[in-house]
Amino acid sequence: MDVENLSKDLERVSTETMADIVELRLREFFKKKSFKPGDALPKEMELVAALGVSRNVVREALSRLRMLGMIETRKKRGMILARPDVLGTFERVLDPLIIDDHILQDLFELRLALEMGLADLLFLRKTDKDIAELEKIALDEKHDGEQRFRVKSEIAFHGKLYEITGNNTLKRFQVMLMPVFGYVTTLEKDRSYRSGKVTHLDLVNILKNGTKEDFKTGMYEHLKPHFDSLPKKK
Amino acid sequence: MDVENLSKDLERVSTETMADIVELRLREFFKKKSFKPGDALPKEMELVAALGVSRNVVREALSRLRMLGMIETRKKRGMILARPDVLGTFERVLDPLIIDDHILQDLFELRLALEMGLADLLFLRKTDKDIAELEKIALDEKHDGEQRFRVKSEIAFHGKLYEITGNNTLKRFQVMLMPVFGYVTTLEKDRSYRSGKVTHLDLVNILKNGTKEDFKTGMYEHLKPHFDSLPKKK
DNA sequence: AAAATTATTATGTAGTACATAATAATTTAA
DNA sequence: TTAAATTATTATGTACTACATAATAATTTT
Repeated sequence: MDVENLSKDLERVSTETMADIVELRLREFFKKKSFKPGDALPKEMELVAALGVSRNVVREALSRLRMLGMIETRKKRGMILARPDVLGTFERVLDPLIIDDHILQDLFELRLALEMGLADLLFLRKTDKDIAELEKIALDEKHDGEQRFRVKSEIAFHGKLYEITGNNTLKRFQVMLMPVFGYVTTLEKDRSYRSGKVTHLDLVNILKNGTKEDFKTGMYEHLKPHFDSLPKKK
Repeated sequence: MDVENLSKDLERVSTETMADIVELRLREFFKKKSFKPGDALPKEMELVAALGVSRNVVREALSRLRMLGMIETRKKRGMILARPDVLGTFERVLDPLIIDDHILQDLFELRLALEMGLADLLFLRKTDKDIAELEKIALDEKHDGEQRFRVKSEIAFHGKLYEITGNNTLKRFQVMLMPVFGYVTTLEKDRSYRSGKVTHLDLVNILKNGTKEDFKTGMYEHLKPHFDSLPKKK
């Protein structure tokens, strides 16, 4: 009798701790009662009584939810359901040093895709003022400086692009992905922040006078060194 | 003397709990010692002694890090540094019901941008087999069925697209964003999962015989109802 | 009735005790 | 002399008690 057959008959022993279970119960509870942000939640001791576990366990579960920003606690006032910051939790674990290389590569591609998909939002929301500011950034760039200056202007330019979309979440997301981008590009020194034939200034001009399609082609050319470095098969 | 001037001279009283501080200290500690995934970490009691706080506090901080997947604990073996699942934490808080509407709208746009940026990865990695499978999905769709069937085929088709990119993180990200997409679209009933002039089958054919530029144009037309619904100013 | 004081309440921190599971050390048996 | 069984050790998990602290509610005083 092999393992596969065995596991049909023998139910897997749960290795979850009580805190794990309580955390899950609380999540279900909040959903079931359809609490809304700002609503007061039961007191610790009430939860202790209802769940039949020690205060320690309840507190451990609560502290996790609090860390995700799902609840906030005030002394005396008790706990309230909060609006979690979706990107905040992401941010906390996004450290290139501890993330798996495959995931980093995936995130690198994700950012490229995002960059390419930006065009439609850009052409919907761009204003003359935006373009003027972007142009200033592009003009201020030094092309003969040190690596770190080029990196800086790269960040400034693309960051501004995201800003023009008026989508703050997108912008924050891009900022978060920046270290990943930097990390992956510097892994292969020869392609670090290299630009294609289309420069930032070219992109500004397309944004000013060209069409959306022109811009997409231009952006692809600008990012071409990165696209060329992508593996065809994964 | 107004508040702004006051806060220059009076340092803000920290409202952080000891657990907050310990959490931060531990993060710094891991980084400073440049622990790698799999490395053993100090025992609870050692941390208690070093930090000069109660075991409760240390455990609370540890439980948060464990929840983020940054550490794993085994009885007796102690704790080891783990590879956090970057998307996992995201997933835990991404509930359309508790996320702010503005953020939802932002995420909706993010997904649109991603969808548009997919083309380059698709044309890099698509195979005949992929296209055949995608075609099958498109052919199986029923256009006169109930809403929920149309939603289902919508998910199947776009999900497959992400799959073809060979980027699993991207795929997972898309799956996570799905509820958001569904939520936002159904907020305005009239545009719920409506397609533009270009159908899924059209997209398949472009992927088969057309150029990358054709595909981008096609995808934009396909998503046009959504793009049209976006506010010009934010 | 307003201000000051006191009581109450709920979370935050500390500490002790024991349970449990995984490993290490030791003893026993073949 | 190994291999197996037993026992000890170790580190995390759970429970419970006690008190600190801060915010609010209730009460008293002026």
